[in-house]
Amino acid sequence: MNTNRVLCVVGPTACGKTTMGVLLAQQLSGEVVSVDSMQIYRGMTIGTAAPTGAEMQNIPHHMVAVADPAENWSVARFAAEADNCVQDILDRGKLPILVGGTGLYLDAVVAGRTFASGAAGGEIRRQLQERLEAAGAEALLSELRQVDPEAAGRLHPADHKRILRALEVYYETGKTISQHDRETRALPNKYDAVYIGLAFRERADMRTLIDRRVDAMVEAGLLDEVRALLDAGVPRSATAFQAIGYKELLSFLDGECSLEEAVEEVKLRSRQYAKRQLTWLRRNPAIHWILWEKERDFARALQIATEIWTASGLQ
RNA sequence: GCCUCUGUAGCUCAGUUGGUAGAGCAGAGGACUGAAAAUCCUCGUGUCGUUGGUUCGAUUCCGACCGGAGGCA
Repeated sequence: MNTNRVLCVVGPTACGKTTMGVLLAQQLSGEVVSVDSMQIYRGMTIGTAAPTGAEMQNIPHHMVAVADPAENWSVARFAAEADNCVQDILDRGKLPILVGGTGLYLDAVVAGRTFASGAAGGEIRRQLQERLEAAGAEALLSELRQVDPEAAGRLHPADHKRILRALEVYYETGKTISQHDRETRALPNKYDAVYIGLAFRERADMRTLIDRRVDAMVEAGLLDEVRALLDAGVPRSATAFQAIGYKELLSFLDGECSLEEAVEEVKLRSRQYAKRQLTWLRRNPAIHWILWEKERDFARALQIATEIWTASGLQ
């Protein structure tokens, strides 16, 4: 038996990854590892469409509701902790099924990627942030050009986040981010992965489902979830409040717009997010896509996915 | 019925002192290695409401007509 194998279920939001993950876990004696940057936070079940107890069908799920929403996580921390889960599942002879919509996180886990040090809230980052505000991005970009012309050439002057990060890596480690990336890219993936991609053939159908789901979230009490986070003292600047559905309803609670406008904004942001997810996934040629026609047919998809897994020879 | 304003990209609107027009949003595509549900980049030809007239030339000026908004009756 291959002891490094994982099965990944990917796709844009609202395409049925959660359901598919459970079905595959039942079929293949697996356990689910959620790979989602927002489902990690506690108290955000409705808005992140995190699996509920009933949806889990007694299949163990990992990396869901493991973080305090007032805390700000990162790819590095996620990848490290998710990797522990994957290892543990493999050690117990079960199949890890990585189910998730956060492309960067999924790739990091599969690759076993390590990240250069540095963190939000760190001293160097804080200083760079101040200098960015005082001197402007061009100043920092030309500074980066001195030490890492490769990264400086690749980054757009408006991409403040990445300019900051590139300089941070250099000052933290003495090594450029270009060098770090080159080295980590050269390493083979940690796990042998089979990818199942779920998506709608027609984008209009995806939109219909997204709209329907957002309405359902509001009916299910998304507004109460947002209020509960506020009552628990989660700062508005928390990463958790960057989640789609939460930041828009926060605007409504702050009286900046009507509930109807906020809900429309959630739908809009959701489909734009789905588009970005597709862009990320499209560059992975290893994904076996299963395309939905109008409605999602899980019985058929399960059969196809199981065949793909069997044909991979990794079990 | 009369008067005024208005009709330009899917939407909201600029604009052309007459030489066939451009922003924001939406949408599409792309990037992405410690904020990633984040962040960033690229892409704008459309009978300029319809129809006559003036003009070398009209989306722009004039008339009529058809929508829309407001006012007076």
